[in-house]
This record gives sequence, structure tokens and C-alpha cells, in this order.
Amino acid sequence: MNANARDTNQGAASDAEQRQELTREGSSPTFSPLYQQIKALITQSLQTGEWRPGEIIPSEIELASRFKVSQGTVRKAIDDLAAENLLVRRQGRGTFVATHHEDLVQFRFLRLVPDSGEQEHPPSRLIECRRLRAPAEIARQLNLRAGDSVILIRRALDFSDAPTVLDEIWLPGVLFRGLTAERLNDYKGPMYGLFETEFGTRMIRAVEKIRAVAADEAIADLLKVPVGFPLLNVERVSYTYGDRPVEVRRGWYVTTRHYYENELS
Amino acid sequence: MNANARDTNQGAASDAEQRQELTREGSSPTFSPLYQQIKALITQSLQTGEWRPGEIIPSEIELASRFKVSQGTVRKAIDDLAAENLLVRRQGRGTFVATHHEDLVQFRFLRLVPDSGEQEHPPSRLIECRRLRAPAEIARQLNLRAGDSVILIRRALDFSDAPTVLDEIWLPGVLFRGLTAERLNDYKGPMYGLFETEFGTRMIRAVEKIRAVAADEAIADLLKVPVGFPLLNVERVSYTYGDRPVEVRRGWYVTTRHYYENELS
DNA sequence: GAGTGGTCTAGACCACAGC
DNA sequence: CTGTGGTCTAGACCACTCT
Repeated sequence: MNANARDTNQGAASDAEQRQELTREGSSPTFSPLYQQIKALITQSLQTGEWRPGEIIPSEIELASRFKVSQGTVRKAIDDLAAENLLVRRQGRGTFVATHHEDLVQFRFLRLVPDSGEQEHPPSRLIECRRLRAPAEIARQLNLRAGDSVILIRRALDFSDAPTVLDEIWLPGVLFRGLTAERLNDYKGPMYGLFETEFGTRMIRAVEKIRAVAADEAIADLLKVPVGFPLLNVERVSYTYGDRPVEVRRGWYVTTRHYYENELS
Repeated sequence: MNANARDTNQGAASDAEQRQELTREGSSPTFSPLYQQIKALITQSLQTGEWRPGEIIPSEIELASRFKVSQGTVRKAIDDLAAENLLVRRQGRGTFVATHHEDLVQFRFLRLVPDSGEQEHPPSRLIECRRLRAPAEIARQLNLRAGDSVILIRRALDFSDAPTVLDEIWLPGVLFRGLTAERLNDYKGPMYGLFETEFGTRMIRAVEKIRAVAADEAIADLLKVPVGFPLLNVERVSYTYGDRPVEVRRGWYVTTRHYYENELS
């Protein structure tokens, strides 16, 4: 439904368009529930930036009248989007666009936990940040052409002053034009917060492939462990709206005083 | 609410009891929504075995009249339980109790994936199965007293004929009375299926702590890798109804041709 | 008190599976 | 055709937050 290129139009005018696209029940072949269509419309407004991370979105009643459906249908759409962590409901206050400027969200994407004690925000130490042509493997994972411009960031995370994580972060050059070492160093807060606020790219979900590997010389040196030391190797691909891959991240974790936590449910 | 010891009573008689326990809205302090109370009642029926894994549960309309609430309220309760993977909805057929005798469920608990190709069901090779007194650490994790009877199972999983996983599985002796090497060997199907069918203990969720470690001599021998080889070490605690821990599992994975897959969302 | 999300109800109709 | 879950509506009332 409604795969038009709507770009940046928003407000009452575009709502009228949207309304006309809605197909009610009863059109049996290729049937799509109303609330799914509402979900798509809301997602579009998130994607185009009509409502930005951290901001409040219109109330259920307002959205219901805008889309010409009942409040219950809007409610179901929002429930789904909240379950997908795109929106956050706050009783008595309203519904907000999820943002990476929040502890809970950050720890969804940083699963390394100290053996004893609570989660912490390890300081990030930048090693390098430069543009280059995408190697074939990275290009494939980011859905780019080999040779397209990409940005490579290398950094270390120091938990309790001990280097614990080494990250190699690959980003599409086009989306992150203007990202420099200074911008990274000056920014206070989580990197995904920077990406969402300064570059309009929000990471929604990610898939990680985890292995145990032996430290090679370069990595051992940076992590201050012996060559051959067992490390957790985490390869992450992150996706934004529409399941478009926008980050490849390769991490090496020292797991002597930390562990990677995962819940199966 | 309703923390009575109901044990095995079921049917119309117990429903009457249940009904009387329900508190409607408006009792402001310690307010609990009706659908939460319905959730708890349904969970009880799962726990006591009124409806067993794989079986169909009564229709929404039937449950609504049994609990004297509207169908919508039952629906919300079931929606929640389905989201928690305790129930499975099948349109046009009914709602069923989730079971481990299903591929999809099994792969929720086995996250090791071959580099190329689809998920497979690796054959399990039993190494030993014996009863002993719980070491302090295991007792703590299983909420037992040190010295209580526990069962220790050790086994290997052979992916494509190469030993890939070594597991050390600790279970409370009381719950798994009668579990022997023969029972394990004779049983066709997933181990959690055996546990749920033969011992009435259903694993609902689990938490894993993952590290990279070097293979010691004993493990290296069994996995046919050199001593010191980097392995994924996975420590799992599994929980049944009421978040009671009922299994500790320590695994060592060879990740040269497989990886542990995890989705962050 | 006003506004928001959260709960609960009753009823209508649709899509799907199985007889 | 019947019964199941799935969608949608309209309306009432409650709990929470902020002014």
C-alpha cells in the first residue's frame, strides 16, 4: 500500500492524500488490516522527520481523526510500534518517538556487562576516523557498490580504565557526510545518539554474529592482552527504517571481567 | 491475587473460586487490571497441567464466559501470553499451548548457526549422566541448598559430523527423578521436549552469559581442537513458570564454521 | 480540572480452517 | 456451514501527569 514518493510533505495536506489511500476491510485479495496501514503511515512520519526522536507525537484521538479511523485502531498501531521500540508510551503524558539518548535504549545495543556491579557507560577513545573506498565484503553488507565511499571509525572502550572493547565501525559515506574525528570527539553522549541527532539516521535493530577468536598482534597490543588471547568477536549489522543496513561493526571484546548477556525468550 | 494452593482441581468448580477472587476496576490502591488477573489464571491452568503443551485451550468466547469477563479482556490476556511464547494463536483453528516439539521453538534456544546453509538438528552424543550432590555454585543458581541432589548430564553435539558443542547440564534431582542415560538415549527429539513431556517441566525463558575462553586439555580432547583454542563459553540459566530456575547449562562452542546469532531489537 | 494513555465492554463483520 | 481467531467501532470509565 501507498508506496508513493511522498518525500517531505506533511501536515493537513498530506493527510488528505493518505486518507484516500486507505482501503477498508472486505477487499479480500491482498487484504491488509487498517491498523497495519496506519502503522505504515506513522512510520513514514517518523522516517521523514515530521516527528523527531524524543519528541511527542499527536494524541491517539488526534491521530484517529486525522486518519479517519477509530481510536482503537490507532491504539493497536501504536501498540505494535511501541513493541518494536519505535515509540514509547508514557501514561498521562503522551506517546514519544524513541531515542538513543536514553540509558535503557543504549544498553539494548551494548550487551557487555561487568561481572559484578551494574551497567556502566564506558568512555570511548577514538583511534582513527577516515574515509575510504568500500572493500567488497563491507559493500555487500551495506548494500553499496564496491568502491563506494565509506567511513571507517576505530575506537576503544575503557571499562574501569582497562581497555575492553575494540570496535571497527563502517558507515556509508553518503549518509554520514561531514562526520569527522572532531565531531566524534566533541560529542557528549552515545554514538547512536550522534548519528540520530546530527545525521538523521536512526538505528532500529541489529543482528550480531558472535565467535571466539585468538587475538592477533595488532589487536592484542591495543587491548593489552597476550597474542593468542581468546576474545569475543562480534560482527554487527544495524538497520534503519525499511530494514536498510546502515552500519557494519566489528568488535573484539575482552571477557575476563565482563560477559555478553543475552536473554532467550 | 489468588495465591491459593489449588493443585490439581479444575473444571467448573475451581472456576467459581477463581471468579470470586477477581477484583474489578475502581479499587484504586494496589490496582491490577482484569486482564492481568486473567493472565494469571490462565498461567495457573498451564502450570497445573489442565492444558498441556501442544493441546488446544478453550476458545476466547468460552474463557470469557468462564471468567465472567468480555471476550476483549480474554483476548488481551491471550495476546500477552502469546507474546511471551506461552501460547500460540492459529487463526481459524484455535489457541494452543506452546511446546518444545517444534522447530521454531527449538531454534529460539539453540543459537549456533552454520556459516553457510540453514539451521540443522545436530545429533546429540551422550557422554555421561549421573546424580550427585550440588556444588555450592550450582545450588545457588538453582535456588537449592548445597548438597541437594542434582543431575549432571554431559553431552556433545556433532554438526556435520564434527564435534562442535560440549554441554554440561545441571538439573534439580527432585524435579527430574527417574532421568537416566537410557531415557536420554532412547528419546527421539529435543531434550527440552523430553523434559516437558516426561517430567512436566517446561523451559520458558533463559539468560545466557557469553565469554571467550581457551580450551583446557579435557575439553580440547573432546572437541578435537588444540589446547588453548578459543571457544565460546555459554552459561545458561533456564526458568520455568513463576521464574523458577530449573536448569544450569554450561556450553563450549567451536566457532570456526558456526556462529552464535543474536538479534538486538 | 483538563488531557493523556489504559482498561473494559458489547456488538458487528471478516478471514481462515475444517467438516 | 460452523467455529475459530482477527479487525474495527463507539462509548464509558479509570489512572496518571501536569498546570
